[in-house]
Amino acid sequence: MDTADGVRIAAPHRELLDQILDKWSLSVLNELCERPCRFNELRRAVPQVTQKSLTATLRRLERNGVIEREVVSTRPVAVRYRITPLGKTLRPPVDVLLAWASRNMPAVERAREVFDGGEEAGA
Amino acid sequence: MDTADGVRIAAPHRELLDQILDKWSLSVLNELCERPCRFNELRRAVPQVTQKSLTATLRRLERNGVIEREVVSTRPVAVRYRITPLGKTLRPPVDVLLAWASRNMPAVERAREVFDGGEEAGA
DNA sequence: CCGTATCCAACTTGATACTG
DNA sequence: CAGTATCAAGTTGGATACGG
Repeated sequence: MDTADGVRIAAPHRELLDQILDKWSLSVLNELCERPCRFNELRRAVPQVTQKSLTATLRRLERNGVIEREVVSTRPVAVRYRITPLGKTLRPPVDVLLAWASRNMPAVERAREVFDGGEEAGA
Repeated sequence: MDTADGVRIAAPHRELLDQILDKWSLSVLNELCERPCRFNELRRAVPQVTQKSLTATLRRLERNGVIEREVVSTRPVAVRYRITPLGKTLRPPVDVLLAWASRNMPAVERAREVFDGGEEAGA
């Protein structure tokens, strides 16, 4: 009774969080919360992501039901991605987490310096 | 102003979350929130983790200041890991996230079935 | 424009063995 | 008990080229 789902971290929950909080998902979700986007708009919005990784990220998010993919059969094809209602419910938890990271980053960085400093003394 | 830290997901924040929410960290943190643990106690508590991965996880968490490592120089050596005050502050955000996962897992699973079903139709 | 396919390098992971 | 070292194997990620 220490976490929301009981004593253990259920594996499916961890897997889900992995798929939704992975390297590019937060940025993509963040963009799509603002407005629906085309594929290349997302590429521009997240310049470091490659085509391949962006495609993989979008598929994963779509599969988990947090974004939607709409194909507009023009010439050439247009594809519009948008956040789903389920995806929107993700925002408060994520914001809480980012707020934690933001607030505690200085403490974490101090801890890292201490740790790294202590290591080099031992070497 | 859409997330706690502004328009973009700052890379250092993502990196930090990666280190703290990774494959084994949640389970380890969960155990250490209950009580301080020895190395092998943790192994038993998280049976799937290998020695190597557990060591890596513990070092990473220690470096980020969320757990502490205390060496009790007996024979043979004993090592006690415990959560730090900083580590404790991690629990509410994590619980919010796990609560989200718990609540929305059914919706996610439905979405996956739809997605996977739609794929096989196209093949 | 929106992808998929392929190749390849890099990082991660597990299994196993060994040390203080 | 609490690790470190080593090696094999699987997975990820980028670069590039091509297809609908």
